[in-house]
Amino acid sequence: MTDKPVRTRFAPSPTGSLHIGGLRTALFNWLFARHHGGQFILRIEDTDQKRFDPAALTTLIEAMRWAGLQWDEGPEVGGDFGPYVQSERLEHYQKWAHWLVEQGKAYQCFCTPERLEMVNKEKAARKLPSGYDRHCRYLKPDEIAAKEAAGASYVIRFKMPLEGKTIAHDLIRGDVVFENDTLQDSVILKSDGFPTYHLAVVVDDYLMQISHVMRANEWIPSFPLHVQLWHALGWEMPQYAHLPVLLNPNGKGKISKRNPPKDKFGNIIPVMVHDYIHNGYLPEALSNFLTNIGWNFGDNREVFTITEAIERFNLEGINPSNSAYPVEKLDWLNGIYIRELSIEDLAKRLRPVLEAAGYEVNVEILLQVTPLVQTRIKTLNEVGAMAGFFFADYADFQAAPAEMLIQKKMDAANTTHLLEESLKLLEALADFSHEAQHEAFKNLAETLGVSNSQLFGTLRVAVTAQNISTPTFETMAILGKDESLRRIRLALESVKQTQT
RNA sequence: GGCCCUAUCGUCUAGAGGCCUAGGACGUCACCCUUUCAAGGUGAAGACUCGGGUUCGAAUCCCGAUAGGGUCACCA
Repeated sequence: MTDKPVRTRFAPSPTGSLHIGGLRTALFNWLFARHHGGQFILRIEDTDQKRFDPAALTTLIEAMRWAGLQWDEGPEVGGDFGPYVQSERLEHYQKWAHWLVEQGKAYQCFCTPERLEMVNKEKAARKLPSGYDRHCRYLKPDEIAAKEAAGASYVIRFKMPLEGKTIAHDLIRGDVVFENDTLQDSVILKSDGFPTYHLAVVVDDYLMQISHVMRANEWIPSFPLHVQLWHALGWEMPQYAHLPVLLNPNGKGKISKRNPPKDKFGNIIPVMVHDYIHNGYLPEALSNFLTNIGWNFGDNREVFTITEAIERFNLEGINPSNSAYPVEKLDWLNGIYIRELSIEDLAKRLRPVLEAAGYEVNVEILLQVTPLVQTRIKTLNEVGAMAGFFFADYADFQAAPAEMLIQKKMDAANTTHLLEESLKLLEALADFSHEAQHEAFKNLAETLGVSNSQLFGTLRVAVTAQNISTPTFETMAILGKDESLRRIRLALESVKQTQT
C-alpha cells in the first residue's frame, strides 16, 4: 500500500434506482474511505448511449442519500476532478485512445459487426474459443489510410500481449494469473467516439487519483485488460479489491432485477433500493444488514451503528466467496432498529406510511398507538394492517363476523354472555385507562369460567374486528369509552344474528 | 465449452496448524412469560464437500476431484 491519500469511488451506470448489490459495493467503498479518513467519490458511468435515461441519475442519487451515503465529490456536489459524469469527459478518453494508437499499443479496427459475427460462427463450428481474430491488428499503414479515406467507421482495440502472463494483484485474494494468449483485443473506444467501460475506468481512476478500486468480482475477467491498460498508459495502478457478489437466496445465480429472486415462501424479494424504501425498511437497518454480508464486524456482533462499522472496517475481514442473499435476517434487523427508535422518531416515520395507505393521521393518536405497534411490526408498512383502524372513520366500523368473534373452545352463548358482562363492567368504569380496565377485569374470566386469553381475545376482536392487532385495553383506552362500548354492542349484535 | 474465482450448520458468518468436544446470528423446534400477535427469556437440533499429501498434530498449508459462481459485447 502506498502512502497516497485514500480515495475510493462508486461508479454506477444510471439505469434507474440502485441495485441492492450496488448499494453494498458503494457502502464498502464508503466505509473504507471513511475508515482511512479519505474521500469517497460518486462517478456516473453513462458511456452507453443506448441505455441513457435522464431521470435515472436523480433516482440513483435519491437511493444513495436515503441509505445514508455521503460523497465528497460527485455530479451534484462538484469537486476538483470533475466532471463526474463520463459522457462529459469524452475528450479525455479519445485523447488517450488515440495516444495508445500512436504508440502502437492499440489499433483501429474496421471490422463490421457482420464480420465479427461470422468469425465467431466459424470459431464455434470448429469448437474454438470465441473472440475477435485480430484481423485489423495486422493492417498495413496504407490499408488503414485507404479505409480512413473511404470514411469507414472504426473502433479502437487494445493490443493485448500475445504471450506471457498477466499477473493481477487483488487485495482480497492475492495474485490472479492469466495466460495472455487466452485474452482478447478488446474494444476501448466505440465507433460513436464513446469509450467502453475498460478505457473509461482506467482513465478516470487515474485522473481522479483513485487509490483503491473496490468493485464486484464479476470484473475479475477483465482485470488483466485493465492491468495492461494501466501499464500501456504508463500510470501507477491503484490497489484493487474484488468484492463478493450477492447470489439468489437459493445460491443459484447472482441476484438480478430481471429474474426476481424469491424467498423460501415464494415471495418476490425486492432488488432495487427504492423497493426497500417503499416496503418500509429503515436505512439504518438496510446498511447494517448489507455490511454483514461478506464482512464481519467481529466480537460476535451483528448489530452495530454505521459509525462503529467505520471504525472497524477493513479489507482483511472481507470474505472472498459470494453469498446467498440472507433476506430473512433483514426483517429481524429491521425489527430491532424499529424497537430502538424513540416513540417520536418512530411516529414520524410511521406517519407517511399511514398517509400513503390513505389514512388521515391524527398525531395525538399516532403518538399513543406507536408504542403499541413498536414491538409488533418488522417493517413500517405493517402498521396499516395492525393499527390502521385507529385512523379510519369510526362511523365506518363494521363488527367482526360471529365466527371470528367466537374464540377457541367457546360458543355463541358464552360469547354473548361474556360481552354483556364486559359491557356492564366497562360502563361502570369512570377511569378508562388501560390500567384501570385491567384492574377491573382481574377476576371476570374466572367468574365467567373462561381463560383470560379467551376473554380479552373476544373483546379485542369485538373492538378491532381484527385477529391481529394492538392489545385489548390499550386499544380501548385510545378508542375511548363511548366508541369502545359502541363497538362491543355491535359485536354483540353480530353474534346474536347467528343464533337466530 | 475456454478462462477465472470460491468452498464451515438450511442461510449469513467466526476460525490465519494445537485454544475446535468447531463459536455467534437468522431461520426452525420446545419451554417460560403472556391479553391475540409480537417482543423478551431459556434451551434443542444443525456444518468443516470428497480424496490424497505436508506435519508429532489440519477446518486451517499444498495437490487433485467435485460442486457452485462469475465472465467470454462497439453493456457496465
